[in-house]
This record gives sequence, C-alpha cells and structure tokens, in this order.
Amino acid sequence: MAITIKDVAKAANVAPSTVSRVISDSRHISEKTKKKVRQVMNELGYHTNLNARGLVQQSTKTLGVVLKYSESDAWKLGNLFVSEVLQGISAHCQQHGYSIMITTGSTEEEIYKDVGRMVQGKQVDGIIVLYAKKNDKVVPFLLEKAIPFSVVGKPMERMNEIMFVDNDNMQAAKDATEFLIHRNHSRIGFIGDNPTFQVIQDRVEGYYKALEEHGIRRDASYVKFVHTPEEEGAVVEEFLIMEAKPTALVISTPLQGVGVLKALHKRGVHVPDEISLVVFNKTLITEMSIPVLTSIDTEAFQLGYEASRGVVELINNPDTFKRSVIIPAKIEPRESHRKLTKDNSSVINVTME
Amino acid sequence: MAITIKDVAKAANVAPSTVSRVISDSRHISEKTKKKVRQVMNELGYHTNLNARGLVQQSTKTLGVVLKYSESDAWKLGNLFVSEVLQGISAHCQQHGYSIMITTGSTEEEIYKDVGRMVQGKQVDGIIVLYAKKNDKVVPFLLEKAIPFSVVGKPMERMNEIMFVDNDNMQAAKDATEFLIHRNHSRIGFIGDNPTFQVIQDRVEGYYKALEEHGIRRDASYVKFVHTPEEEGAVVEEFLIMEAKPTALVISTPLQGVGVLKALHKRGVHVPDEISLVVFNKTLITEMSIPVLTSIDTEAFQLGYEASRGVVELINNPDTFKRSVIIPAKIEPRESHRKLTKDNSSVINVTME
DNA sequence: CAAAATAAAGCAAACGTTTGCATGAAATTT
DNA sequence: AAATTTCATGCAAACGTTTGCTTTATTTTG
Repeated sequence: MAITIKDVAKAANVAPSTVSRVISDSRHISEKTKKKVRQVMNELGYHTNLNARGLVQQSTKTLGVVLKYSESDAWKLGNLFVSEVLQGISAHCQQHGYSIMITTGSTEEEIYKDVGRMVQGKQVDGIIVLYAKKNDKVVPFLLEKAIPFSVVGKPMERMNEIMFVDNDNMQAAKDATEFLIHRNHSRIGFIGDNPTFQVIQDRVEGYYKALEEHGIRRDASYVKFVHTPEEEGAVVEEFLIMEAKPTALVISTPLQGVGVLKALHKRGVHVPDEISLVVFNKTLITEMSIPVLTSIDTEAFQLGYEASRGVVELINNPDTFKRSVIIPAKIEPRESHRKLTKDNSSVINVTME
Repeated sequence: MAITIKDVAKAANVAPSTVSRVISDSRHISEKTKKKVRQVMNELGYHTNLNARGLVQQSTKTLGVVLKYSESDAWKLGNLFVSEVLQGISAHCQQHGYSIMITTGSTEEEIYKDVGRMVQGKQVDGIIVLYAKKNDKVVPFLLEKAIPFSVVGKPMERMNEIMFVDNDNMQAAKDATEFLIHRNHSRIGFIGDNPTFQVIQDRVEGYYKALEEHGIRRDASYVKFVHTPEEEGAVVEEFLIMEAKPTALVISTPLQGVGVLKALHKRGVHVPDEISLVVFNKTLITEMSIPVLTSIDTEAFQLGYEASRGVVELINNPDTFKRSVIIPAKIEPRESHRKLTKDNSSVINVTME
C-alpha cells in the first residue's frame, strides 16, 4: 500500500489535517512545520491520492472530451482536425492543471454511455463536445444535467444556452469565394459533403452571398454535393462537360480537395492553370499535396483552446455568461489557384501572387 | 447533491450494502430484492460515484496513455500514426470497460509530471507509452514503481522486463527491399530520418540484409539520412547526379515520401516510370498522394489494440509473462512502383501488377 | 498584569462506496 | 423436532482525503 497522509502525519509528529494544510499551503501553518512536513513527504515519497481528494472536494480537475462519432472515412478526415483541436485543449488543460479523459466509444450509443459514466460517475468536472450534429443526445443530456460544457462547432438548437466555439463558416466561404472573384474568376463552383450539416449550409450561403455582392448570378448547377467517398470523379465530370465550365472551385474538405485533384489529374486538367481550387481546413493533407492546396485555415488548435477555456470558466463560475467564440478563418494562399486576366481568357502563363 | 447509495437504500428500505450488492449483481441477494432496488435506482436516477468506488477498490478502470513528446513536425507526422494507435487502444478499452486518460504535456518534463500524477495519484490502473525513445525517464519510473504498463515501439533497454508491441522493422525493411528486388530493381536507395533512432537502424539493417541475400553489394552512398524537414530536395539531388542512380527508393516516413515525391516532381522525374518509391507507414498521406504511394502498413490500430490488451492483462495478473508482441507489417502495393524488365533497361512502358 | 486577540495545530465528521463479519430466518438434514 | 446448513440481509469499518470547529499556546492590548 502506498504512503498516505497519515503516514506522513505520524512520521512528522503532526495531525493529518496539518499535513493536508501543508499540501494546500495554507497560511494557518507555520513555516517551520511546513518545512518539516515537506521534508518528511519527500523522504517517504508521498503523493496525494486524487481519488480521495476528488471524493471530498467533489471535483477531479479533469475534463471529458467527447470525440466525434466515427462513421467511415469522415472519421479519418476528422482525425487530423480532431487531433489538432485536441492539442489546443491539451495546451489549455496543461496550463490550468486539468487532466483529460476521452471517450472510447465508436458508436453513437457507446459514446453516449461514456458521457454518462464520466458525468454521473463524477469522473470529470466538465465536458467538451467535438462537435455538434443533429439528433444528438449528448448535448441535451448535458443541458438537462446542468453540467459545465462547451461545444466545438455550432449547436443545432438552444444556441444561447450553450457555450460554443466555431468559425464563422458563412463568412469564411464568402471570403474564399471573394478571394477567387478578386482574381477575376466568375464561374465558380462549390463542392460540399452532406448538405444536411449546418456547416455546409452556412458555407453554401456564404458562397452565394459573395457571388451576389459581386453581381454574379447564383446558379444551382454550380453547386454539387458529394455524398459517398470517391464520388468526386463523377462530380468533376459533371463540371467539365458543362458549356460554361467553372474556372475555380470552393471545396469543403481536404479529402474532397485531394479527390478532386486526382479526378482532374486523371482527366489531364491542370491545376491551377486550367482550374483553381480553394479548400476548407488547412491540414497536413492540403499542405502535402501537389500542388499545395490553397486553403482556409480554420485554426483547429485555437478552437480547442478556447473550448477548454470556456468549460473551465464555467466550472469555476457556473453563472458565467454562455458566450460563443467565433474564431476567424484565414485564407492560406498556396499553389492551387491562379489569377485570371480581366477578360477571363485562359492564359496559360501562370500569374500567382 | 446527487443521489447516493444511501438514498436508494432508504427509499428501497434496505441497507446500503444491499444496494451495493445489487449493483454488482451479487448472488447473495434475492431476485425479489434486486428487482425492487433496481426499480428504485431507476426512479431516483442513481449512478455510482466512481471516485468513491475507486477509493475503496484501489482501482479506477482507467488507462493512462502517454503521448509522444511533440517536437516540431515529427509530431504532425506522428499525429496520423498516433491517432490510429489511439483508436486501437480505444477499441480495446471500450470492450473491457476501461476509460482513457491522456497526457496533456507538450514538453518532456510536463509529460513526466503527468505520468507521475496519473500513477501516484491513483488515477489510472496502468499506462501505455507511445513510444520508446532513449534517455526516456518515463519507462524507468514505471519500472521502479512496478506499475503495469506496455510500450508501443521497442524499448531501448531492459527489454525482457517490459511488455511491448512493435513491428519487426528489420523484417519489414527487408520485405520492402525484396519487393523491389523481385521487380528487378538492383540499384535501390534508402532514405531515413534520424539514424540514432533504433527503428531506423533496424530498417537500414533489413534493407542491407535483403540486398546481400540477393547478391547485391551494399553501398553506403545509397543510404541517406534527412535530418531537417524539407531537406528531401537535397537528398534527391544527390541521388539524381549519381552515375548509377537508383531506380528505386525505400523511404522511412510518409512525410519524407511526399517530400521526395515533390522533389522528384519539381525536377521532372516521373514516378514510377523513372523511379519507384516504397514508403513506411500506410497513412492517409500515402493514400492521398498522386500517385498513391506503395507503402508498408505497420498496422497502427493493431499496435494500439495489443498494447492495451497487454496492460489490462498485466493489471489483472501482475505476474503475467511480459511478452512482446510483434505485429507483422504488410506491403500495400499501390502506384508508386513499377517492375523493371530483366535487363534493367528503362522501359517506359509501365508494367504494374 | 489580566483580558482579549491572534496564531498554530488537532479532532472528528464527512465524501460515497465496498466488503468481512454477524445476524436472523428459512430450508435441509439427522 | 432438534441440529445443521444455507440463504438473505444488515452492521460497521475501511479507503485517503478535506475542512469546520475546537483547543491550546502565544502575542498583543488596555
């Protein structure tokens, strides 16, 4: 059995309570005793049993992180994003002495159970949810139990009762589209995945908004959704056979971006000479591809960091205003886009900035 | 305050101990009482306080995972590998009712502290270390404290006191090299990162072994190490100016693989027509590149799963034999290699299988 | 110099479980 | 029918802390 506070007390000839107060550096203990007790603690190799402390303090200084339900390849994609978010959470937790417990479930039901265990089993003081989706049971559960939590992403409902951290996806898509418009593109396509996700809808909206503000007619045939992996080929095909085919595409995930790149490559269409690509989420994938993809950096690390900050604030003061943080996304110009000449002709001479 | 076992006991008109035994489904309790107590538990919404249980049972059913020290981009690389390992651990933990706590530290010192807290604070029953490196303080600490733990990777020392899970890197490199030899390559280069890592040394050895067994003279000028990121260009250059330049390369990380691919691309050298590439670690990166890289799948998920299995066994029976598990690596033929004709001439006509 | 204020440390209850042992009732054996 | 075994439950101690209250010793104050 390990050394307990009582062992230390006995060896130092003081009461257990005194040892406890030395640990918390209480000012009710004389420096002399502190010194003595600390010495004994070192000699004996004492370490606080956090279970016991957690029991009496009703707090474990641990945050639970709910990892997204991993369906097929969406997970692999999320992977890079998720681990960067996780790093942000880690960084903040480290700074504030919190531990991190993650869910292990791989199905929706398992994850829900994990959360129940963490929360009701008092294993964690708060929860970070990565991230919001519809028909989700976790968020309503946390709301009902009045657990401090924050969400990375935009909650589907009850937004003002929930603390969340997200990008302004509409704005980001608008920026991306304008980025292309400013480079004289006017026939700009959009490729997204599942349009039932709020994030995709926001992005489509931002895309349309940019077009409209620049006097370009919105045309639904320029907006395509890829539902199954590897379907990019078909979508690219559809674009290429169009009479007025797009000179640029805004694409909503790195994986799709690479898929599109491949499909174009296979058909001998050169990027960026013949078509420009801008992709959401700057990740290793976008940076590693040939050509390097111009992307929209969603600052995953920062998202995680802020989410963690949010919960911890909520833990320390449950009445904290449930603010939502919007992390600005930033265009990272790389090699997959080019500037067209004013008359939109297909100049082969690449004009990059 | 939440519902406790005592509240349930009172409401069900039994003793707390009875409730406890109902929870553990003890056979000393009659079905009738069980039914009654369970009903009350549901009505009241009772959930075990795992802190309290942990305290008395001296076990938390939680595993600590020590994430690799994240230096520069090595971390980003590890990222994909690490998260796949993590998924393997998750899967096993889920099956066996274990929770996962991860380290949050980003420096060696912070990580060491994290481990101390987890272990001495009795937050976890065991530890999984990802992964072995020299001058590591964590493994010696765990050995000294006699904590159940396993390592993903090959420990530097005291190997037979430690349970670890790894690939046979020598064999894998030999297989990869032979894979190329069987396709009539004889001038095969090797690119690795930091040669002070055991894993790299093993791979070089396997590479040499394959050559020797097939009567190809080992030549140190065919073996290059890339120490800083983005240095692949220089190395590729060195290879290309060689009189007898290699027709194939074995490369030790996906990131380097893509780096090499880029460098070759920039110099107009076509893969696989002019040079074949085989890369260690099948990841999203290798699968997404153009061309898709022929890789050596190190089965990261499986590594994690087995590591988890190991610790749990050790927890349940501390005298378990400290076996080490070798997960076979498997070549995944893709698009970055080709078969040469017998006479080694540079046939442009691609002959893939 | 007595009274009051302050400082330092100890006592004991509490946190919510689990579990060895004791108890009493019912069922089985002799 | 008494003695024994089995079954179901309760009692109370433990797990290792923290913390409100009390006690004792010391210092300050009037």
